[in-house]
Amino acid sequence: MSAIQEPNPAASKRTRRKEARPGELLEAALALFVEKGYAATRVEEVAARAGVSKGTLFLYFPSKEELFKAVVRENAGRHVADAMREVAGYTGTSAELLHEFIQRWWTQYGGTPAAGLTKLIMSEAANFPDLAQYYQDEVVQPSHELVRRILQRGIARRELREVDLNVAAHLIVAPLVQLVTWRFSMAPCCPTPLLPEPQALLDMHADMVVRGLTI
Amino acid sequence: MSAIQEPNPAASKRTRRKEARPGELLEAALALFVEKGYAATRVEEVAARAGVSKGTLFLYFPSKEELFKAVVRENAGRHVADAMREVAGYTGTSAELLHEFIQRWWTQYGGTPAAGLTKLIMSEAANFPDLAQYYQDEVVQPSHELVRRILQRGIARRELREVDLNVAAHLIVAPLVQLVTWRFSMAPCCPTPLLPEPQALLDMHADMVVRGLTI
Amino acid sequence: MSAIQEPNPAASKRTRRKEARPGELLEAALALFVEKGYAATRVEEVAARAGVSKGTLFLYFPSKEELFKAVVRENAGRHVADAMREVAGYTGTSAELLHEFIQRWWTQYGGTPAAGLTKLIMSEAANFPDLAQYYQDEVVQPSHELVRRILQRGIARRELREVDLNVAAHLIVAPLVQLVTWRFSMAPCCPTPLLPEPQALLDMHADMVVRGLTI
Amino acid sequence: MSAIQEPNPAASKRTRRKEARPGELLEAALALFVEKGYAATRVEEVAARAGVSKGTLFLYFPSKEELFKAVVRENAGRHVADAMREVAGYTGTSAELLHEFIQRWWTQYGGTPAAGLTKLIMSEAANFPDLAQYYQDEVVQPSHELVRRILQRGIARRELREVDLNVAAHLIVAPLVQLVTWRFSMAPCCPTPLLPEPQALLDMHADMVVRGLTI
DNA sequence: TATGAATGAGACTTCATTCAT
DNA sequence: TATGAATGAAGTCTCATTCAT
Repeated sequence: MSAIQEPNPAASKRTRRKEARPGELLEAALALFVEKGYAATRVEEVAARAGVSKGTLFLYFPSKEELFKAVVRENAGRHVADAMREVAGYTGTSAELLHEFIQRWWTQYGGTPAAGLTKLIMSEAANFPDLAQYYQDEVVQPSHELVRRILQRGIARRELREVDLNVAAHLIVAPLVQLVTWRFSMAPCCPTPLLPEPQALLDMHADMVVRGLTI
Repeated sequence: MSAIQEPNPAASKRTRRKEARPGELLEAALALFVEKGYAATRVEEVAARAGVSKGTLFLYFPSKEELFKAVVRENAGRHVADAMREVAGYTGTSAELLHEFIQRWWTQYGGTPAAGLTKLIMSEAANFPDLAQYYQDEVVQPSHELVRRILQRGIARRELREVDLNVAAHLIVAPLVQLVTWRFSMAPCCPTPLLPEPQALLDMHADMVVRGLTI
Repeated sequence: MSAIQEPNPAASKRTRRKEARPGELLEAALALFVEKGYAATRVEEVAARAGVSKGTLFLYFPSKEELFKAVVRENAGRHVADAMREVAGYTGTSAELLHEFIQRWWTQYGGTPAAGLTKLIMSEAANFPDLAQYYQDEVVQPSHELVRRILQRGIARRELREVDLNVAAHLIVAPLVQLVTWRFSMAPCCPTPLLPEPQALLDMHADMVVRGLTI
Repeated sequence: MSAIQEPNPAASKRTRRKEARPGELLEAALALFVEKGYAATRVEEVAARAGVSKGTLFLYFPSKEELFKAVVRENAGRHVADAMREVAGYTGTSAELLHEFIQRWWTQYGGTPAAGLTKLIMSEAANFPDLAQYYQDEVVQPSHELVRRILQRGIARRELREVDLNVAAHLIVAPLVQLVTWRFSMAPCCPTPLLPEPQALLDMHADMVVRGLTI
């Protein structure tokens, strides 16, 4: 930010490195935990991928488990709150809003590395129930709540028919979750023939949802 | 011996056990691998859950990895072939067929313990790429092919509009996969408020799909 | 021997088998212990080679260790006593006697499967010190004593020069022991080019010994 | 740094250890493998004897088997090549040369801890045939070749009678091998009465060989 | 702060031994 | 007497964690 006049130019690289360390480690850890699972990921690999030694990792995180928890906390949804505000002030049609929501979900989460978190939580929920709960509270419930509000708004505006908000929310979210789960599990290891482009899938999903709920 | 009516009248408890053991171990292993993942599951736990000692497991499976592979092979889809045949001879409307398909999927796979396999493969794909490929070939592709045929039949009968078969198939399957993934990951560890009943979800899903594709 | 009129012909085969069992097991055990060593030999292999099941072995020998001890005791020298008597009554020259001794050693021990015992004891002495002691007392010392007597007889008859009996005995025995050690260690696994025939080696050894001691 | 005279002045205890570790482990492993055999030696014992923990051993050798192979390779004959050169330039009589050879064999190999390798290979040949072959190629054959050259030189100089070089070489080597085999098998566990001093045995052996081959 | 050698608890696997049949 | 399924102690090897430098 106001780093224009650096007070101590000599120390800058070192200092910046030092401050960046946890982030680099978290990034490396996310990628590896997602790819191989918690147990099969060795801390030494994480350290190596972040460009430091094994010992250094333990200067920033007291244990492998704490590293894992930090990975989850660090990547668990900040976006929902933003989206929630936008819905409140949205003026377009529900069809547009649903398309918009699905598109934004992809550009801001589903298409980013952070989306690996979804697969990670699915895989490790039983081994880290408190984290699963945390993810549920911080990500899943808010997301569903967001979708429910979109639907409720549509119903109130007589654009959408009356449906069980909760069930519908699950059905709207499911293909999105499924898309990232696939992206981080099967896709990297066995090239699927006929795998649709994400964009095509998202577009048709939005279209189907609108058709299924309209009137 | 009067073994005519009872093939194994003298079959000792031991002998009968011997025949039942692999199945019991596979069942126990499926449950634990699904719950905790491959790495976090100790063979001793599997053995204990099957009611035998550590050593006994190794009489039937030469290693933990082979046990895992056997679990996958044993549970990978037999149902798809049956369903394929039924579609070929189906006489009802496409709407009915889609409802039927979704319902059957749940009673024959999604609602059974074998469905844990889906979550297991998602979690371990990167660590066992050959198994992931096997699952892809034996389960995923046939399932998608089945759905594509249902859709094609509907289009040919002018009941369904023309859509990209492949994309639509993915969208139809996604909530089903998502349902079992959830059932074996989050559901057992953190009771979700507002979690819909599977039946309600499946019904609405079938309804939405039909609405989304009709005309 | 006096088995001519068999009292119970029906039971004969079974009975004979039963009585032969320990011998068959000991034979199998000797071969395997010699080949692979005590620790690397599995009791199941011994049983299989003797044509019985693992459990049966334990009907005859209470443990693997007792089986091993029985193998050693069973094969440890009966021949030395015979030879000792013959030396006492021998009337030929010392040169003839030495040739005779070396030749008989080969036909009665060195060339037989029992010679594997020598290699076995060498290999396992430290793990079974009491057996090593037993072998020392029952085989090694009597053998050396036998050779010393042969030498002493030759010196008394002025056929051989006066030498340290003990040292000479060791030098006479060493190539014999070495011959069987080789036969049961290197020979079976890596075909030695230029390996002399045992007979050629024994002949030259006897010749060298006689030349080295005569006058 | 004033590192000119002392290359590693600040070489920490740890660093110096790091360099010494493999050697210490190999030394410990040689002793234990020789004493107890490969299978009966536990890696933890090796580590303990080298003053480190179990895990440390695996930092330097990837498995017990690789440790064993390293032990063999590390101790397999460097001396033969030296001796070969000396024979080529030797100017004394064959009697002197044979005495010299036997004496040197003892001071440079037979009397050192490395001689345990001979017993080790004898014991484990069948379980590690490739190592046995290696030993045969690197140690046995060169040694025999060396002795054959000594004999051939003697025959050419008309000091020794014409004999089968190969058989004679085996007879010359046999008591040496036997001496070290005994030293590492029976000797440590059951004190042999009348066991000759190595020096006495070697002297008489050289004397006997010279007498047996002269003219 | 960073390193990497060292540790040791814990996992997989083997195999001598038991025992119901 | 004979079998072979079952057991569990013991061994090899891995890897999170510590700590001297």
